[in-house]
Amino acid sequence: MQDLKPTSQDCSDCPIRHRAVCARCEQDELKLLEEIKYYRSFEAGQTVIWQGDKMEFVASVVTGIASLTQTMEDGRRQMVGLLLPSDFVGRPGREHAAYDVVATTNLVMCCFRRRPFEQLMITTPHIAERLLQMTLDELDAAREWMLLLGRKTAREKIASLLAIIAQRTAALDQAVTNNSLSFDLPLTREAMADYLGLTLETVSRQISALKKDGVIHLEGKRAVTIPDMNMLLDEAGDDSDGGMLA
Amino acid sequence: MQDLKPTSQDCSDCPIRHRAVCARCEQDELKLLEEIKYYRSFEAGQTVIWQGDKMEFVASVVTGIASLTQTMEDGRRQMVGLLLPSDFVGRPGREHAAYDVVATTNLVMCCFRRRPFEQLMITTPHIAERLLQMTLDELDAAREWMLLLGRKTAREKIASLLAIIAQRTAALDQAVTNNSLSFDLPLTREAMADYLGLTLETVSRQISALKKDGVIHLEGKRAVTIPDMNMLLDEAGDDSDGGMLA
DNA sequence: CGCAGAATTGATACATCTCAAGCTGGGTGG
DNA sequence: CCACCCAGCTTGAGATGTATCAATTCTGCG
Repeated sequence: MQDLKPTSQDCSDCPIRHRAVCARCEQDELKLLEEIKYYRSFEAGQTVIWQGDKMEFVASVVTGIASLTQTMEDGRRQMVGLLLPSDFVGRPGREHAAYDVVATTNLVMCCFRRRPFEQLMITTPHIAERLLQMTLDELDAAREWMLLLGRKTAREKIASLLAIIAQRTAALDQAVTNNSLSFDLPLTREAMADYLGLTLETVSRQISALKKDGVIHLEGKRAVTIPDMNMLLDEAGDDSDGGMLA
Repeated sequence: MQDLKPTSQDCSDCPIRHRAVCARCEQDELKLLEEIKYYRSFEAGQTVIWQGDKMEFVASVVTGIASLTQTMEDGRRQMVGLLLPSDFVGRPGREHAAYDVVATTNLVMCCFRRRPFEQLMITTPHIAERLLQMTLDELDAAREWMLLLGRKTAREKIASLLAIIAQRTAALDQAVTNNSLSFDLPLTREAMADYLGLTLETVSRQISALKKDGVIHLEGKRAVTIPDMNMLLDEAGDDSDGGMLA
């Protein structure tokens, strides 16, 4: 419920302009979206939406990272999505949220009131088209994750997660030097555990092991350097191409 | 590559007419689809498409069951989708198959040549709309499965799978008597293992255990009766509503 | 009949979880 | 400015669920 430093009201210089659900819209279509949009900010750790809540809006992540998690009655938790800038939150036509949405870092979202957005989807094919494409991509990512959850070892899971974060953040900010690359882990050990279907102790142990084996370097708890991306991908157990789908 | 007893050429008396990707189409739109469609049949065990194959078509499952599986270099396999009648196979805009598609029972598919289908999607919003809806449903199902793979015990996994098959088949053919219900398992123990991220031995043991505990009855290896659906759902660890999304 | 694929069952190994004890670093109040 | 504090993290020792390896037993079928 934190509030908002409206980053920019103007879609044309929005950082996710060309990747988000609005990516294919023309100027006049953006105008319509601007009329129903508003920004919201959240601090790391805040819950954006609770499972079962009424959904008043759908949204795009502008900056920061959010996570989608499911919880069982006895408290077991599984993260089912990691939302990076440009990713879409919410399902048109759905009244109630199916998952918890939590800000894992400070977060800015570009929200659209749900009803008007659903209306726009009908009159503006470019939005529905892009949403279909993004949903298909997410489905692929979810299936990739099913392989990880069902069949990979703890070490492979950690390596896979690091590889994905490395690649997705590298695609945004360019922190690539020679061919090693660095980034800050945006997740706590516990969040990583929830994502990977492990306990936080196992996550910690495997990170230590990868560090000892020289696959990664750590500066403090969060700053990661990957000296050799291929070595990391090897550890991840993916096909040589890194399993990239995008 | 088996061939075809074209079940029916006429969409209007197709068994999946109201649930498949064509569900929202009008008569004239169906006409356009009929021009680019053809049926193909496969025997249980046959591979419909290999991962990496060129995709010449997209398709709907008409009768039977197909599975989507991923395989790692060393042979570990994970099923990432179970395709029942009306489910859609293939991704518009994608050249090459991302997963193996295998007929787990005898199978009839209604195929559309990919290029013309992609064209139709642009001119016929009803198709794209329905496909978006179906893809969102699949994404929800995939996320439900992520919870299962990441956090459920072997026993819960088996119970969940049985519950899903029971509910989805009950939705098609009505084999409900009083409030117990019966069906034939369409999967081998190995296929179940691939779906659940277990070994086939563990699957076998847990099925035996559920049988011993009276949660299910078995007639031979494949015919299952569920005396009390609520008991099964309890064992599955889902929320009381059974986690139904459809 | 006898074979082959599928399933069950048993014994053991091992990866990961669980429980428990310390560590570490950044922020805060005395 | 220092000492303390606490969330986040690491490490250890032991328990446990599932995998692995191996031997039978089913079941349908040529």
